[in-house]
Amino acid sequence: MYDHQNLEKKWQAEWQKTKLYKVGDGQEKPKYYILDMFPYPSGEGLHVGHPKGYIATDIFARLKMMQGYNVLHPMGFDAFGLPAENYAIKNKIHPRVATEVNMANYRRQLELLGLTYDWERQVNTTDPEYYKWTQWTFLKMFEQGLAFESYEPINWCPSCKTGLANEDLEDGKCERCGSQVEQKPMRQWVLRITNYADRLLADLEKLPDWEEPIKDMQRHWIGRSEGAEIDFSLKNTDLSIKVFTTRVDTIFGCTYVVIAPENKLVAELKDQIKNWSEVEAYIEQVKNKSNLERTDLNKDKTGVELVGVEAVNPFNGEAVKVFIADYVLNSYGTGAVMAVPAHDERDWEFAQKYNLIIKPVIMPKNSEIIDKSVAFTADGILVDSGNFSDLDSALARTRMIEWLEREKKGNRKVNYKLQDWVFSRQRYWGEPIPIIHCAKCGTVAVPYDQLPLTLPEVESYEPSGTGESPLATIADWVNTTCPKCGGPAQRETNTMPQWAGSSWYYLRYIDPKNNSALVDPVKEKYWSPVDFYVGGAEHATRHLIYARFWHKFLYDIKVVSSEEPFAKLKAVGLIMGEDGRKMSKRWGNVINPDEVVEKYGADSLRLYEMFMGPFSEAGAWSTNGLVGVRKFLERIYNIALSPEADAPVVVNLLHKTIKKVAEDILEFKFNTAVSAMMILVNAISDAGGKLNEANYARFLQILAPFAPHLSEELWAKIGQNYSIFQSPWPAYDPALIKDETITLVVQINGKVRANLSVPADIAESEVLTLAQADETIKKWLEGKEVIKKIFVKNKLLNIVIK
RNA sequence: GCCGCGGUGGCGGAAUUGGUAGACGCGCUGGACUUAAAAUCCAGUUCUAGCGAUAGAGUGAGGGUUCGAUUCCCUCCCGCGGCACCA
Repeated sequence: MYDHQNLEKKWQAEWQKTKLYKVGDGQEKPKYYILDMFPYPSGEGLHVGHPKGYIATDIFARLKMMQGYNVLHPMGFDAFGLPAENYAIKNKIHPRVATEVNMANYRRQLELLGLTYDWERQVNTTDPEYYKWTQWTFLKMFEQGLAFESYEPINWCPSCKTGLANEDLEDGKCERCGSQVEQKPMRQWVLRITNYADRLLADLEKLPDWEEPIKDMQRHWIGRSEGAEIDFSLKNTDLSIKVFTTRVDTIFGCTYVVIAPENKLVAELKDQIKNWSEVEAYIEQVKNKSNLERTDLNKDKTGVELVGVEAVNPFNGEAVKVFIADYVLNSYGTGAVMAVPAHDERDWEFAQKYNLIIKPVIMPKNSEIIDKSVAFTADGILVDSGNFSDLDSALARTRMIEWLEREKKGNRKVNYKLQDWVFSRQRYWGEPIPIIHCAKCGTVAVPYDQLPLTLPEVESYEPSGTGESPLATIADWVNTTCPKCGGPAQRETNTMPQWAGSSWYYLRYIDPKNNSALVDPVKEKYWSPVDFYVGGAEHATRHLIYARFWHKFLYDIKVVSSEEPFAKLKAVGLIMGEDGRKMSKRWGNVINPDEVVEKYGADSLRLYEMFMGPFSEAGAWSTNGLVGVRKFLERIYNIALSPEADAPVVVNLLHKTIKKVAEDILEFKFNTAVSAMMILVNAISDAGGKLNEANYARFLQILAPFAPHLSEELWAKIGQNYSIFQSPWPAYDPALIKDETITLVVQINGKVRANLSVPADIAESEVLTLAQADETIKKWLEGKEVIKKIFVKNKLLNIVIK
């Protein structure tokens, strides 16, 4: 009887005892580094959806092991972050304690599934020996001016009481708690990720093995736009408005200029503005709008003219009106735009509402009819544009930028939607930022030999809400001496965001216990880059951008030898609840892997999750489906050994299956690999449910990556005294795969009318003879004229008749 | 609105350098075994007509290319994911 409980326990203990999954840094074998996105260990534990990706990489890793690779397939925990801290506040438990309990539980759950992890390489982002190197990298960035203090308004979550990066928002709300985010000016640490924008974009081309949709999402997130910055001088002042545009070619159609209400320029122009009270009221009204209200595309555009202010178009010297309006964003470009209502939808809408002049200066290239009720936004031929008239848009842009640069009235400019990374959080449970503030010396780095700068114990983790972290209340930690001048100084009390530790963890698995370097260069060279990275698509524009940035910085300072951290990337599809909804406590549809493993076994769970459907697609859990897979394993358990040679049909299918299973695993097509093994087992049953020992062993070897426990058990039962995973992947015999007879289809006018069982590689003339002898075909050909015959070798014969 | 992915039986899905649509699994129907049930085994299962051989229809909709289209092209519809006043 297939007793999965004892059998799985037994082999897990055995693997642990023999250290089967211990990974050496030996160079005698080719290496393969396959990585899962490490989890945040929450108090709830794993549900069956979490390990889907881990099971897939585990199967892949086991195949690679059997194919002779030195495989690194590690696991660790991303354990800093808000949930642990919020839990700590509620239950008065130190986040470290809660985190340790959760990590132990996660590890227990993962071990139940029989995964190949070498736990001696586990990393934990909250371990001071780990975050020492997170802090170290931060200081290196600080030295190079890539980490700096900024006072620009940032996203502020009033409920989590901390500043957030753009990447932490969803629909203008806090990704963690769903609160409406406010704009709040405050001191913060920022990483200049925009310095790397061009490389982050361009190097996507060097990643052919990333899924294209993920690269697309990154391209849009980086959002590169080429254009120009242009100075519009202001009449009667020595001030000017700098605008950014990608359509200089439309500038002769500029009939007003708009600046964002928050733009500093507005205050500077106060003396010129004749309707100041109205302007002030508008600014106040905008401030009170939530981000969501402001960005609602359906709302009417609003704005106020700055009466008394006039801007001069540098191309034609024309003076135009100036507005403030909240459809212009202060955070992008220069926070000001030239409005060309004839050729921009947003300007068109605004101009319609406020009755402003709409002046067309671009005509369609091929006399198509223009729809006069909307803006014409395509490229075309310039008209009424002075010396630039009659030029084509693209050429005009080049010429006009040249003119601007010559006249010193503007310049070529590239802008990005990507914004610098707001890197400080006013919270407790994160890496302390290793900076000291000295009244005399300014911001000073904590000396490298004082790293790690550890998190101090604290009475209350409650965020103060004043924009200060809870660390600010610990006087004897905050007050220190300046490393530069020795005078009294204060420590930085902000901590790093959750994304910091996960930006480089894959490097630490290579050398997890090194306390003199982030990673040993020799080991780094051996293992890097990660050959294959598997995880959720929700990280496309967060973790995966941050990690690529962090890695490129480490490359620049020669800590790593590759420009990109992850050579190949695949997204895992979600497992939904049985009701088709996302698994969550809220819907009561969570399936706990512990229970599934107990009742059906880890091998059934593994096999079922792979059989559910295509790996990258979402699908609903089905306990019925799981039971089907369990039955399949039982049938395997009951296959008997036979002293006789196996039937040719079975041998042929076995070799085909060996070939297909390896190919499918490498392409992450697990569902069809499982299906192929089912077809084989059906054939074995039809042939009497017996296999010759040599073939039985081969079958166990291809099953082993999917169902390691059962395979190991049956492998031992046939007297093997070493692990099945130390055996080489079986070779298939190409001669045995070849079919001797095949089914060939005869079509009449493209419709199948008969099947012929014929020898492989049969010639057309012979097929024709056979077809003409077939009763059904005869009937169809009767009294008809044959126009054409199409013959596809070993596939079909199509007879076209009239 | 823009970008990306997808739409195939009752359900999950398989099959694309264009060549038997529905593999495999679930479910369902009938049968064997059993006092009975469960489990297991056997047979069937896209729809329509027919006892059957067989015929017709059929991969979101409509057109096109082709001897032949789930696969390629055009125009739509629907679902999911991402971005969203980025000038």
